[in-house]
Amino acid sequence: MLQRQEQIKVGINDLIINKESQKSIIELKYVDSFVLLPVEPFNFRYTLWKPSHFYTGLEAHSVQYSWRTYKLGEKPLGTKIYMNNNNLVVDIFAEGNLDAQDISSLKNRITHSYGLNEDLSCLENIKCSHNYLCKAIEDLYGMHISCPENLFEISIVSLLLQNTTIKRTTGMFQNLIDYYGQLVTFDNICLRVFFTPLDMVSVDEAELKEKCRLGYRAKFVNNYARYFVDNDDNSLQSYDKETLLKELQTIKGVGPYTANVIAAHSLRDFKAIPFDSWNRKIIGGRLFGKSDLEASVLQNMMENMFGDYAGLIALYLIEYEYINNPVVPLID
DNA sequence: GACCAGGTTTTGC
DNA sequence: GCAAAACATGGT
Repeated sequence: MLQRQEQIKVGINDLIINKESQKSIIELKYVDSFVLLPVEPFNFRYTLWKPSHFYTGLEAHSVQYSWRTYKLGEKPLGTKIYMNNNNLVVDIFAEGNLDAQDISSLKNRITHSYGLNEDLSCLENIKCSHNYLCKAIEDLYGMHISCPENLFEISIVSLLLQNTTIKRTTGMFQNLIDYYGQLVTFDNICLRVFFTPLDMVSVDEAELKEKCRLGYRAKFVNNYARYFVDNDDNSLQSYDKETLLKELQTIKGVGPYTANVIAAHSLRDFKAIPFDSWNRKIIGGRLFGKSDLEASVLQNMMENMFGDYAGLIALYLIEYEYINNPVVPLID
């Protein structure tokens, strides 16, 4: 693990930063609010906060509130999100004023990130032969897929998950975002902001290895950055899902797993399951009592049982696994 | 030291 | 084409 300078905790969320970074914290000011109406059933808490998600420093959650940063073009933004009756309220924090188009793209991004327009009442019709699964669906009922990351960001997250431990994934992520991302503070919260493809396109591979400890992944970061500088999310929207996933796998470092992470999270495909050594154990173990089933075997079993909702069911099982022991607990 | 981690690319039949 | 090896790094 990289040795660090003196570290301090900032914000009521206790973000850990290097002391020398403190001077570069960007203060975001409240600029506006808007309200979105999620389709019912909508479980606010388990949609925006996932008990199984590893620490990023991009978001913080309490029982009532969720704070999150976004990169809108090159502008860093902060959001504070909470429920008011059936409305999802979004307070926006930024460096300066935002124009109508900024607000509109943020609305779209949040709506998409949390699937506010998706109807999950289909969960009631799932044939629940497994008692454990019934409990998972009941206790997490209305939980949507969450993916506030854009295509570049989710690809980077997935790259860092490949063939290593979560401990090291978290370490690599913190190193990367520490060197190449931003630090912001708003509403007494301090958070990190993702770097953009442009930030990474000319970063030296040796630097990524030596400073960020990325290992063999270092050479892939440039590939990802180059691709997403040339192809922003809007231009990729013209592809249908199958074509896009094939297209993304032409990027060196994006294989079937990463493509499936993108499908299941960013493209919000209820059927896709990004099988890895971790969730194979959980899904195989909980549903079939076998923790060492091959991904292809599990895929077939899940599709036979749950059809187009196989991925959604996988999500419920995975999050339920951590419900009483979350990787990153809620703050007070 | 060997082996494994929330995979992917390269190599060698 | 397909299986096996190689890939960086850190922990056990």
